[in-house]
Order: sequence, then C-alpha cells, then structure tokens
Amino acid sequence: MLDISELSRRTGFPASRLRYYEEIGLIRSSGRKGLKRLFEEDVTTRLALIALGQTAGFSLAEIRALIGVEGKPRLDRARLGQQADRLNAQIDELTVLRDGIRHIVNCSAENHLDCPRFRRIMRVAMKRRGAR
Amino acid sequence: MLDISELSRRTGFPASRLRYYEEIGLIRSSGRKGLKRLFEEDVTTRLALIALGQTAGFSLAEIRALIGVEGKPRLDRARLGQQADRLNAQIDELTVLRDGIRHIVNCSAENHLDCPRFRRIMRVAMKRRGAR
DNA sequence: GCTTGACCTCAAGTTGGCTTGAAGTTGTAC
DNA sequence: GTACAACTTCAAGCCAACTTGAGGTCAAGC
Repeated sequence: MLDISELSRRTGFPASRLRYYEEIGLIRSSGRKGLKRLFEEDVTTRLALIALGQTAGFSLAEIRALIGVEGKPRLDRARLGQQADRLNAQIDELTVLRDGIRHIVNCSAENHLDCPRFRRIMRVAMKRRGAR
Repeated sequence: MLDISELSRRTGFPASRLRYYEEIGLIRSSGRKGLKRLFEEDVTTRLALIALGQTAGFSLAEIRALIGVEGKPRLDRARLGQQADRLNAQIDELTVLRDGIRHIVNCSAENHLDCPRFRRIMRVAMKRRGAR
C-alpha cells in the first residue's frame, strides 16, 4: 500500500490531482491510516491508463466510461476500437497539416493563398472547425 | 465587404466568435456601416489560418504570434518549422497509441499489464503526462 | 411612424481539469 | 510533551476560448 506522496512520486502526478481523481471516481483509495489515504499498487496502472486516454484526446468522462469504475480496469473493446479509428483519422489530419506547414516554410512564393496545396490544407482545417 | 452574418455564413464561425476574435486582435473589421462591422473578404483566409492553427494544437496566442496582427497574414517561417517538428512528434506518439489500442482490442489475454507492448504504450503515455 | 429583426456593447456565465489556500489533524522525532 | 512535516477537507480560484443575456441602436418595410 502506498501513501499519496509515494504514489505521486512514482507517477509524477501531484497529490492534488490524485485527490481530484479519487473525488470524481477515477481511482480508489483502499482505506486510511489515520487520516491518510492508502492506495494499492495497481492504481499506478490505472493512472497510466488515464494518462494514455488523455494523450489520445479523451476527456476524463470518456476515460471513465472506457475503463470502468470498479477495482480492476475493465476495458471496453468495442469503444476502444472506435476510438482507435478516430485516432487514426486524427493522425491523418495532422499529417496533412504537418506536410502543409512544411510546404509553407519551404514555398518561397508570396501568395500561399493561390497555392493549391495551401488551399487543400485550409479546407481540412475549416472542415475540422466546422465540426465543433 | 461582408457584414458579420455573411462572414459567419461563409466560414461557419458564429458571430460571437468573430467578435471575440476581433476583440483579442486576431482579425480586424475595416469600418462600419452604422453600427455594423464590415469585414474585407480576405478575413476568411485569416480565419482559415486560425482554424488551421487550432487543428494543429496551437493556442490563439501562439497563432497570433505566428501569423501577425497586421493586415496581411505574415507567416513566421522559423516558428512554423519548429511547430511542424512538434506536430511530427505528436503524430508519432499518437501512432504508437493507436497501434497500442488496436493491440489491446485484439489481444484476448486478460493480463495486458504483463504484455510488453502494453507497457510500452503506458510509458509513452506517462512520459507525456509528466511533461504537463 | 412604428414594428421588426439584425446588429451592437459589456458583463457575466460556462466547461474541464485541475491548483491554491486556509484551517485542522496526525504520527514521528527530538 | 511538543514541534514539525505531511497529510487532511472544503471552498475558491484559474485558464482558455468562447457563449449567453440584458439592454440599446438602427435601417427597412408596411
């Protein structure tokens, strides 16, 4: 069993964030020693999963839906599959953008506005914003 | 010259957002007709650039630094190059995550926690969170 | 000449994901 | 037995990027 500072040290998450995650039900502490929370070791795995989800662009609410609230992380395969697909689409978009930016950097022409490549990038960007 | 509702219609940005962008200096209106703002057509280009920047994960402040405040979008090539590199790193990370998620979906083993692939993904995720 | 509707300003509210601060409690070291 | 650091709770604050709302103005159509 780990106290909050040890868990913080191991994961790099500040204690405030760990308390917050417990408060919203993302992790659990398994008892107290006096006032102090005690966490089981496998909470580190859960935290890694949470970090993973955030990196992939999921909100904490989505992550909770994906990994469940109970003790062991129970992964929802169907949802994960969908999310992998979304992630894939995002990667494709970012790739277009990256290439587009590099093009702009190298394209010495003053008029990007007329450049078909540039226009294509902008269409991608606009499409994405429209979706908000 | 376009009034705000026409600009909104063309770009898909709500009028409130356009006013907000003007307020923080991201776009300019070029005069009024009575009370009503009038925008030049090329503001749509600027808005596309802004959308582009956001899609690439830049804050509005960063975008302002990149495209400048004056009339014509003046792109900062050096910064853009850096940002393309960052974007590239992000793409690499997301790719690892995507593949990792797909692996989890297909890996019928109960114990992802022991799977080296899964561990690798988690390391990436943790590293990223650490950087916040 | 009055109603309507599209615009205007300015302040305040919203969301997510936390952090910060004040005030209290506890186990350990001296 | 007391000082201390490390925890605790709870409320409030913070940030970006907007949105919403109240109350006002203006041009056009009937």
